Amino acid sequence: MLETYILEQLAAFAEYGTLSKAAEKLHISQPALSRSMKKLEDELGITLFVRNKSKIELNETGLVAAECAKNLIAQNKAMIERIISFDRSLHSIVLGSCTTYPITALMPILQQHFGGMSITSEMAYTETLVNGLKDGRYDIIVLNEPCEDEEIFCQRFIDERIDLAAPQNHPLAQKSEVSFADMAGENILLLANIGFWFDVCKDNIPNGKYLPQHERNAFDELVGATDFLCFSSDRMRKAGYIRDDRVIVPITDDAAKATYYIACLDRKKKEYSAFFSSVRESAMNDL
Amino acid sequence: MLETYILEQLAAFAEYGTLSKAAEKLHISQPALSRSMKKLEDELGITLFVRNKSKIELNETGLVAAECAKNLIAQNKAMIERIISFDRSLHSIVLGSCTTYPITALMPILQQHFGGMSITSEMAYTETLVNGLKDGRYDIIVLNEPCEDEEIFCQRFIDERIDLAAPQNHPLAQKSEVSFADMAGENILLLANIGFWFDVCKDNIPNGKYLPQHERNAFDELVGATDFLCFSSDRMRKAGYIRDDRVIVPITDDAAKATYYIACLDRKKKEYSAFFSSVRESAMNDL
DNA sequence: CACAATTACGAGGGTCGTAAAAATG
DNA sequence: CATTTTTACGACCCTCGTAATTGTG
Repeated sequence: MLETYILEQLAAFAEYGTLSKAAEKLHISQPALSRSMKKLEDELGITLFVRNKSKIELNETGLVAAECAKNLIAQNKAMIERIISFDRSLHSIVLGSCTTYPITALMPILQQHFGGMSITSEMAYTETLVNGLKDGRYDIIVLNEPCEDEEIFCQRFIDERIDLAAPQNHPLAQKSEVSFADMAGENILLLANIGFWFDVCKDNIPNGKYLPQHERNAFDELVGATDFLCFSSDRMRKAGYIRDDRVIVPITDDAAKATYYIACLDRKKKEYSAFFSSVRESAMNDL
Repeated sequence: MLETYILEQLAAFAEYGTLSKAAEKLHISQPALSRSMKKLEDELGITLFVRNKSKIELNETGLVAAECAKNLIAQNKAMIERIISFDRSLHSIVLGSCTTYPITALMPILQQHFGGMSITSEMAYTETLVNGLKDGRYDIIVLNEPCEDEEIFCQRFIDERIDLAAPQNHPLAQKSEVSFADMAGENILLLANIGFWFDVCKDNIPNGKYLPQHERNAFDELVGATDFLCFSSDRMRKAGYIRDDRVIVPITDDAAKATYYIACLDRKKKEYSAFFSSVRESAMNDL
């Protein structure tokens, strides 16, 4: 069995061509490397180099050996990577969601159940979420559509609805209800990173002129300072996010209503059963 | 990067369950192994074991790490195997042949061209020979049929013909020529290990009763002592293998005639070009 | 009390670096 | 004469073994 350090040295020599350069890159002295290579040949009982008095090169077998060595080094690194990332996955929960609200709703519950672990959240589309769940990239995901995959355990979570938040003096503010079609061509303020909701808007409002804001503060300022349309989620209002300067007008389209589903890998169902109970309970309270 | 010796130690512990047993198998002391495992955890910055006061076990990550370690050890061994066998292949010529005569004919020529190398020969069927040539298991092969594969350089070598060698008092000894069909049901002495010729006999002589002999001496004795049929090759007679107590009767079937083809990998054609020249020359002389 | 793991300490092997020599272009 | 490799020698790191300690079934 060959030790890893000697494989690294061989690979370095193969890469840099001379013992001196390779030794420099390896942060060892040249004689040390010279000896190592000799030792390697001894251990294999094979000649790997052609030695002229002031030049040393890999022979045919040496080239093969160097290839093998590089290979094994790469796999050694991959192994370490795999072990560490596996360990990290044991000590962290990654939540993937199709939009923001479920994240804010679930975070406290996650904290409560997995206090010792690091909890991360990410937003993505259904396909990415589902694949990520199978890959182990996500532990729990929230979709805006049910998932039938048999590897995946999926249960209904909560609903969210978005309404129009129109400026007081905007014509649409007078109406008792509106449709996306009514907003055609309007300037629309949006928070960036609202996941699938952005697509809902783009798909349903013809020629909408979107002004996505990456910062909450900027968005809030602009809502106050302009007469541009924006949206308000029933969930966010229930959570206390209310503005007096805007008129809430219900949107009639079905696309303005979403139902969220929370899912995990079926084989990890038991691991998360207590958490799922809390989620159900919390959803009941928030009806 | 993890050194190989420590991976071996981890794998041994995973296999034997306790430090003591693993240490014994590794021929090191238990404290040494204990320290190594701690060092491994330090290097990875990860806990791999659950330590009760008088018991140590792999945790979940540790199990993964042990799997990885076994993997890498296997690959390390495979690497060494590959390097050594590659080196051996550089210092040896392996001749594969469909039958014996080409081997005896080519050996002296191989010796002459590759004096320093170890030269080995084997018998096999066409498919094995061709695949082996591609695999690197054989360097040169002799087939009893041409090969069209484009990776393979193939040239006609020599012909061989087998005749009936009938005992003086056998009815077939009176004939000027015979066919395989005439030998139906007869007892037939054969040398074992004559490659495809055995199949030629079995395929063409209905109900032949074969008495394959694994030793040349035993075969020769039986040829002298019995009235069983046997065969004689024109090549072998030319090489001086002649018996007065047998009558040579030509066999009319085409199957009794073979043409040999000698082949190497097309990309190694140049390496063997001098050898191939000698082979051609020798074949001309032996016509 | 046998067995398992850890801690402590000292020994030895092996790799390393420095210095010097030899060879090449 | 700069560059490269090899040899020689001594130092240090690191793994190892022995012995002792603690804890468990």
